[in-house]
Amino acid sequence: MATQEETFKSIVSHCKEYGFVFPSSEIYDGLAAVYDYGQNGVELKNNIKQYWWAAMTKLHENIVGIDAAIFMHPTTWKASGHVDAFNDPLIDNRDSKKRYRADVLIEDQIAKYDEKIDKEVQKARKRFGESFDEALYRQTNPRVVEHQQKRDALHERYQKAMNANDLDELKQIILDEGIVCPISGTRNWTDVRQFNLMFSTEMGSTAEGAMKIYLRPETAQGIFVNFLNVQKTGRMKVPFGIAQIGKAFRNEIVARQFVFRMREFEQMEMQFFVRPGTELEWFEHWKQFRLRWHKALGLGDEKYRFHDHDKLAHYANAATDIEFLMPFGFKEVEGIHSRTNFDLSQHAKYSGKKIEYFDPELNESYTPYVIETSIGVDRMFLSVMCSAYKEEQLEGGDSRVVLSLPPVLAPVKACVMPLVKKDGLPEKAREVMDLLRFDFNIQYDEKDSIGKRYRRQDAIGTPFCITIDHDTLNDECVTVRYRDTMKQDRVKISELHELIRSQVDMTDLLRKL
RNA sequence: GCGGCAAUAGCUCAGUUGGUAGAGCACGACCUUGCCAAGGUCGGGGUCGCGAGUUCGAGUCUCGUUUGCCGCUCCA
Repeated sequence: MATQEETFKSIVSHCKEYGFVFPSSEIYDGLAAVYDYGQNGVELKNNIKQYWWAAMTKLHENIVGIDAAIFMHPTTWKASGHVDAFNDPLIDNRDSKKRYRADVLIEDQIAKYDEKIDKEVQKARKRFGESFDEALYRQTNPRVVEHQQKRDALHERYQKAMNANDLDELKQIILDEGIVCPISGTRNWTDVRQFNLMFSTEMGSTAEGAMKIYLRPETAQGIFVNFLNVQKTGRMKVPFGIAQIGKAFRNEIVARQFVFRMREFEQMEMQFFVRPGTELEWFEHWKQFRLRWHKALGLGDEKYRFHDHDKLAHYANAATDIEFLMPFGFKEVEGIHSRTNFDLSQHAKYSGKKIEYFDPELNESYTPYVIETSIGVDRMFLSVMCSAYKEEQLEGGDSRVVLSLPPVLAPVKACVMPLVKKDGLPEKAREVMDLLRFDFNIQYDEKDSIGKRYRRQDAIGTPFCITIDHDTLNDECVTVRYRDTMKQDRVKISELHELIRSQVDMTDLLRKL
């Protein structure tokens, strides 16, 4: 039995071998954590996106889409908090090989002084009982005062260093305070280095006139800055949503696990604007809807779970992940966040524009609260591939690799093949193909034995194989062979279109939502 | 970014104490067979990740570098 790790490796090689995912710029040895989608991968990915877009916009008359640019005005990222939050000063301990955020180490040290002070205060309270005057004690006790002075001095020095972005000073603070690595217990530290998770580039062709701009680290801000545009031109009434699919970029320190964590990735995001005070109801609503969307694909209900966040981001008042069971454990595929009015307020503040909504029912203006659903297309792709990939043992000692993709997502819907490439069968096969090719993605294959051709289609997840034999020329019937069961049916050519449509059309899936 | 391991044909791998690359599968053409991957004949394809060094000579030794994998660190 293959281990999960081996299975995952097999999936990665399968993706490459069958044209789903290639390493980027492979002829130049590749580019770390960047991947290209191949001829089959792009079809699968497009189908995923189509399913999402239809479920969000077609099914909801109060959700519309946009497609914002990747480049945005630099102030966007100051307002959103990314310029600050995406910059981490990191330091390594040479002995334990552990990496820490330098600011966190120092903040922990500050907290330690507080702990010492609290301890002294508690001891004193025990000693003096009822008559204990804590405020006075804090001001006068020499030990407490000393701790407080050290604490305040450290805090001030730390703030100054952080504001000036003085990395050498941060290291010096760590050395001066004698901060040790919790693992190794040593003070053998590297220099502090700045890691910026946002990619930057220059806009403007001359060096002097160039402006530093960022590649967006999330698509959400393109929606927030367009809030008024869409609301006014679309005559949208709260509650309403704006959906977007697009690329985002993060300079991850470590990007790994294939397409799970990439430096360039694609997001499908929907920001839903609601009345303040109703956001938690809507949060719950979207949690349930988004989980239904995933489960409707039939990859297996037991492979999903919610993971509620204990520690919330600076903008959120509730957050959960939808996790999927990958070969390497339950992993986040989608995030659902209650972002409060943080983003719209910040953009109002930084732009100086009023970003509010006049609610005719309440007869008042407010800044809407936001529920965000944000799903990684590439992660979704990976979860589909991982659940579809199967190595099957067949009767007679044979084995096959089959991708049991949901038919609506399969890159190729059917393959038409003449049993032999003579006696007019190829010509008949082309005729059958022409009946289907305008509505479905169809392949044609006449090379090698029929069994081999079936296996090739299994490997890319084609749900139907249609074989033209000598009888077809007389009875206008073909053999339909099903991917998952390998069973065969004799079907009239005139009924093929409806047979395929009934399995690969998205309508039924959408109705279930 | 740190540490460990690895890098030979599209894929999986072989290559003996250093003497100028092989196999199977895959791929192409033709013949044959014809409903679940393995018939025959012929053929295309690699300078051994890249760069230096040692040597008369390096896929094989040394150093550097790149990329990948695993572990750590980070992850709205």
